[in-house]
Amino acid sequence: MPVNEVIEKALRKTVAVFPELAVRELVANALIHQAFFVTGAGPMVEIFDDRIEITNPGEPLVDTQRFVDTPPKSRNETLASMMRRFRICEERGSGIDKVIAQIEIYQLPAPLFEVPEGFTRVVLFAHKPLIAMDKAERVRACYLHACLKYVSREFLTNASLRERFGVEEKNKAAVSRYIREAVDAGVIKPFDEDAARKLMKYVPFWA
DNA sequence: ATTTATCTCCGGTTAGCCTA
DNA sequence: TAGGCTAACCGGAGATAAAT
Repeated sequence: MPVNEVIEKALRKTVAVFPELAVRELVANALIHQAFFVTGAGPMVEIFDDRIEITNPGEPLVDTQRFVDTPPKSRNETLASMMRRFRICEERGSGIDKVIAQIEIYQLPAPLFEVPEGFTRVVLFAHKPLIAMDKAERVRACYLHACLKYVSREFLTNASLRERFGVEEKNKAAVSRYIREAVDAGVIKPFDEDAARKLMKYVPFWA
């Protein structure tokens, strides 16, 4: 084996585990939406090798399930507009869907929105093969995918979800089951309730 | 030529088998 | 036992053929 090949193998390769835009956007969000005057810490970013957790004081003003489609109610509008002006974060309302879009492009697991007592937390996960995801993770990914599609006037379909998860067309039967899981979980529903099962289109449960 | 009937293709779903 | 794969099934849409 040539020497440089040995060296190459010995060197650690740096790969972008987390899309930068997504992290930046989420941190900016945490700053903007933090509730001041809450005892304890300010916004906090914890980095693990398989995930990043971004936590800020203050519970969210909108339901976490509606993060994608609801325009944000900013706690600190002055700070928000300043950060927008400095291009630190996106324009109003386009933040979270950009994050989801990035995550889908990189085929990362769906982010998790948590509301620990008095806080808001977003967990961003490093890449994980579809096979390693459990049912809850798949359902979450389905749901957010449907939300993302919905806000861009599109729909979740078997094909779109295949693309999202990076599965080949021959495995569309599996994807049908993932859709089924999400429907059973009540997070998405068929766009046309009484459509036959052809060219099925799905939307988030609240649409 | 326009309408109507039939065919074929295709995306999607379900069921069942098989393997790790 | 869950997930990958295949086969069978379903029904809509466009294409083609037939009828007026």
